[in-house]
Amino acid sequence: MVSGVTGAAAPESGAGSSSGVGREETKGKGSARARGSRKASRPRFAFQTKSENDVLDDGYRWRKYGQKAVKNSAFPRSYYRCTHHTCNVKKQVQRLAKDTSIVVTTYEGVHNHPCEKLMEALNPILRQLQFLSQL
DNA sequence: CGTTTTTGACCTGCGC
DNA sequence: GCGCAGGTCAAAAACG
Repeated sequence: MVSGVTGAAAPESGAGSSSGVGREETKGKGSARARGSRKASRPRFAFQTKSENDVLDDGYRWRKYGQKAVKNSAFPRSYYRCTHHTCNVKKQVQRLAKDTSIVVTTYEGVHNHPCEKLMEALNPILRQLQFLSQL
């Protein structure tokens, strides 16, 4: 485990670079996207972990649903989501340009299904999470 | 065969 | 009002 829980709630805004928006094929996407009726609070916590592996097994399964590059790091950021349908938890992993060995894992939301393994593993860290939750 | 991963495109929100 | 940035979804392909 990493002995260094650096929690940082960073609602970073701005920055970014070019976004290739070019259309080529006819797909016709964009329908009714229920995005805006979400009033439930969504806690956001960022943790810096020192690992060469992007995704660490927290005891849950994560499915990558996207990758975008950020100007802040010049490196692509990876977006992960919990494979549980009852779990609307999202994870965001970004590598530091200064230290590629350091990965910033940002968790969004809370798990809706029980997981003793994760509970025990994050028991000490969970305490920190709750502390940050009050902030 | 099932699941997962990867790339592209599109939409939404906010800023200026 | 328009532009920019970021975030998400979708389909296909690859791998177990």
